[in-house]
Amino acid sequence: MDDQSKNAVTIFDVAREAGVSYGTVSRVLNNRDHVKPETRVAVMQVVDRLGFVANQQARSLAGGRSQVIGLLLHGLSTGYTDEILRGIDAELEAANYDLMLYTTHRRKLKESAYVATITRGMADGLLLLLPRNSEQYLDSLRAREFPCILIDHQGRGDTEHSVGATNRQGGYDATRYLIGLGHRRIGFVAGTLDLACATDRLEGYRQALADNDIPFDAHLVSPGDFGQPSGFVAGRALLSLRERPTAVFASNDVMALGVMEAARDSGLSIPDDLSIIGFDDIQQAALVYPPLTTIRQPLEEMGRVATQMLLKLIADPQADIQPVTLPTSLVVRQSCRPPRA
Amino acid sequence: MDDQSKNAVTIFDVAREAGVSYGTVSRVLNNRDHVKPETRVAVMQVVDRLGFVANQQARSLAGGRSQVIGLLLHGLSTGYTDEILRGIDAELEAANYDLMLYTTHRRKLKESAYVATITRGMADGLLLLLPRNSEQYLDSLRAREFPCILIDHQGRGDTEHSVGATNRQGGYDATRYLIGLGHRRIGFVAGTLDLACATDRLEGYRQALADNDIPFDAHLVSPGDFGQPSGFVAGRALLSLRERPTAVFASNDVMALGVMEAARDSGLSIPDDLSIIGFDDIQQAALVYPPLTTIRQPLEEMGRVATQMLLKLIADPQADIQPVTLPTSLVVRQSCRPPRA
DNA sequence: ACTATCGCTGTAAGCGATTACATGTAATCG
DNA sequence: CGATTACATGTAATCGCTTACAGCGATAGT
Repeated sequence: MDDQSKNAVTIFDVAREAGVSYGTVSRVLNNRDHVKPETRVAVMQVVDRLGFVANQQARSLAGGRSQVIGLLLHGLSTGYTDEILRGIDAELEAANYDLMLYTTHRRKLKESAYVATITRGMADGLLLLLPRNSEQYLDSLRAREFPCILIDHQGRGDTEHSVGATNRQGGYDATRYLIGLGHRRIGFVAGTLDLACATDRLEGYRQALADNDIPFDAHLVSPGDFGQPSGFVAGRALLSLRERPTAVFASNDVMALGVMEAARDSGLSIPDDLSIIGFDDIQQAALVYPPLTTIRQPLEEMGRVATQMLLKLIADPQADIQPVTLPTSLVVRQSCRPPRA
Repeated sequence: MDDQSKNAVTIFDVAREAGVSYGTVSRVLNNRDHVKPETRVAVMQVVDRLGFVANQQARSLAGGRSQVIGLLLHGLSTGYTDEILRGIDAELEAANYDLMLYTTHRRKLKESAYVATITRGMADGLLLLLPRNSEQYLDSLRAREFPCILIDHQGRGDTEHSVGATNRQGGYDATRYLIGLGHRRIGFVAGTLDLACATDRLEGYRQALADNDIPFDAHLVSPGDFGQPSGFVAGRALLSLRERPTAVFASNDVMALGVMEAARDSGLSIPDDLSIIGFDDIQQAALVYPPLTTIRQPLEEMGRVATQMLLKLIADPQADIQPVTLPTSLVVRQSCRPPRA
């Protein structure tokens, strides 16, 4: 630390070297008015020459921006996260912002603690990916008007700043597609049901069945948690049913992969013996064998849009930001086919 | 809980409430000596009651730790990065550290700027993933004894704090394996050759050829940049050679995927018409069709180990940290087979 | 010509913590 | 039992920056 402070160039050094006061340097650095053009140039030259870089900590402590936004998420365990992250990263890059990654590893307690830390100056804004139990801190965040955007989480209130996708419609489309192929016994692997996106997909599934006069059978719905192992377990359960489904709709691709594994395990061939459709369209979906038919969510775009919204909100806290819902779409690959006669 | 909506709770508030001075509160918070046990308890109770959370900015400005480490990398575009990230994340979680993500998007200029920002208090330490042109700032980093670890980058100096893998041996093993299957015309798709890991793999390839009396043919080496498109292009080039190779060794899995695509494009079936082996063993490798035979790098472990080293270095800058090289291993799947007679 | 105005720059007061140092009290010793 | 010491706590000084406010020539208004 001693060593560092010795080498560190501060605005005072710049000021001395440029023959102006530190206040002026600060004004130049922040593009404020009331600085003579030639002074500005002179200061900038010294800044370059000395290789001065502002200390962000000090800057934000003193009331400025931290140029950092936080991303709060459960973990990095799925391709799902990675793609959204790419979108966020791309957008941040353009805005010259940096990213702080907070992984909660599903510990509720940590979420609150993080939110506290973040709002204590660590970041100018916050992106919340798939937050659960958000009630605890969401109100406090809103109360202090801390800029934040929810990704993929339709809360109850519609006053939320959020970006999501048409989960219900996507669930409907997936089921519809399978029905269109001739399937009537369609298994469903649910996601974490305290997440709105998960229940929406389930609802879409039920609606599609209803619209096509197929009775809903609770045995065909197997629980899952969006992780691959849970997909495997659910797939196994579904496949050991007396009256086995001819198709399975998994609430996300990762679980669909688990179902495929279970099918292979039972010696069933896909799509001949069992059709499988997923949700998300993560990169891996196109690469597995057979390539997975799925409902595409524009994940990267969701990341981008959310970031744009957040940046706008940071710039102007009063900005009128409307919730965004991006469309999902059916991506037909090779994991589905009409059931055997 | 921490519903102090507007006005954040500071150590002064805690001090007043607990009837002690702010200095004492600070001592309690930092687990310093010279605090009466009962005072400590009393302060902690107030901390909990008020939901006090320290402002990290202020803390690190004043000379404490920021509890943040930075990760500098090119981008998030490959599964490769994601896995290392998982390892880092896991280890950081345990140490109660947070992660700042810096993506340079391959702009050399940005790397230096980032390094400057980071060392200006933003983080306690730095993880450098596959740094190129690191010469510019590496010296300055070392000079100011800023804790940092290089991942997957054997620099020239062996005084580096780094963790890598046996790239040369891995390249050798991959080639050896193909030769063992009977291949003699083996294409090689190179990675970014200003990276040590890329040249090491190439060297391993050449050595294996030499050891088996197979003359090196420069036409069989095609350039690449570790990205999938470059793999596709390289694959195409290799496959359009008059005397086409019967096997291709790609410097990483992502490019191997590109080669597979090129093969499919030319109507070649894998592994019947062309054997392909990759490097890394990213998750997707096991999922593509046919499953990709590859050289496994323990990516997640590399992330873990690097993080452990960094944390140790932060705790004790004088700590004697030895460079670590983790072993690669051959993972046989189904993308290779003896050449057709 | 004398003030009112404006543009530019310097100065001081924090932001919320850490830490060196000063101070007061209780425990220890010859 | 007075002097020494150890421990507990309070206070001042900082860290590097932003920003409100003061100052001060120069231009403008009447």
